[in-house]
Amino acid sequence: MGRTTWFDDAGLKKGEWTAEEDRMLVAYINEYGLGDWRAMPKRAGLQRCGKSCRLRWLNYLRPGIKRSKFTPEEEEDIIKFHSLLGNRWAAIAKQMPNRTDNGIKNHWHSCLKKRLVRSGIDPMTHEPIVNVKATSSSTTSSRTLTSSSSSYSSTSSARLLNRLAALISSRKHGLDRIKNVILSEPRQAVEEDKLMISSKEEEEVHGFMEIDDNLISTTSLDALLFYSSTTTTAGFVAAFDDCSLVAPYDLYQSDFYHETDDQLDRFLDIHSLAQEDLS
DNA sequence: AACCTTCGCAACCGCAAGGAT
DNA sequence: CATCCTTGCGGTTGCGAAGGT
Repeated sequence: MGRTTWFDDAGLKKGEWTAEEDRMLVAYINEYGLGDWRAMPKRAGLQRCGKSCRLRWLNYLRPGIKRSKFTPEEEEDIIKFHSLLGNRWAAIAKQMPNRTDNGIKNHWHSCLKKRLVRSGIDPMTHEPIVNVKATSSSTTSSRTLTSSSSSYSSTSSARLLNRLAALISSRKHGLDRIKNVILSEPRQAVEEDKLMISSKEEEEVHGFMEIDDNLISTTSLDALLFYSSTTTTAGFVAAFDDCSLVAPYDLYQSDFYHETDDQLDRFLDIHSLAQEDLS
């Protein structure tokens, strides 16, 4: 299988790699090592762009890459890590030795995602696909939403939490201070009449959510630091006591986890802390 | 046997972060 | 400080193989 070979305007070859090209790339890297992907193809005698060489090396030629079928255990791991990390394929790949981000991503899209849907699991939230409106005694002001509507917010929330996590971790911000401000509390169902968020607060939250992802991940959660939910989704940041690792975890669960004013205050507090750190 | 659909996966593209200048 | 360049990531596409009708 493979893509049709063609040449772009700059005369660079695109499409399927030949065995000879593979051999040339491997021989060059074995002799001169990695680095400067832009210059590499010319030096290696390849009519390819650096990007193409890099991709070929990382996803196919690099030693130790496992291209066999995913085992049931690996599939379970992918699902587990996806529930923790979302579509961060590179981060997931780091947890799975010898598997590439591309391979994991392909397997997710072609197989695992569909399998979850068939099992009645929302592949974005990893929660049962349910229409919470139907089961909720909601009022018009409540923020209950169906699972399927959470995609964007879920990702954004995870990004925000990642950013906060990274800030805390990279600066070794005093964990005690964070804890004092945030005060973790057991997750519990929240009455719907506590769900109101003013439009100004919501704007602030969403504004901050634009900050880009900066992930530091781990697979186990030792200490709950921060629980937050925005209008449609929930998540929390957890950290080890030494602040060395911080993990985001998307917790969207239909109408179970919701924002309270108290939680929002804490959310904004850590927002301020993060801003202080930035400045 | 021919056609169609789905699957699996390599490879491409656009975008953004971060370093270099 | 601004701009450019390189690298890395995630989404998407293209295509042969496999399976179904």
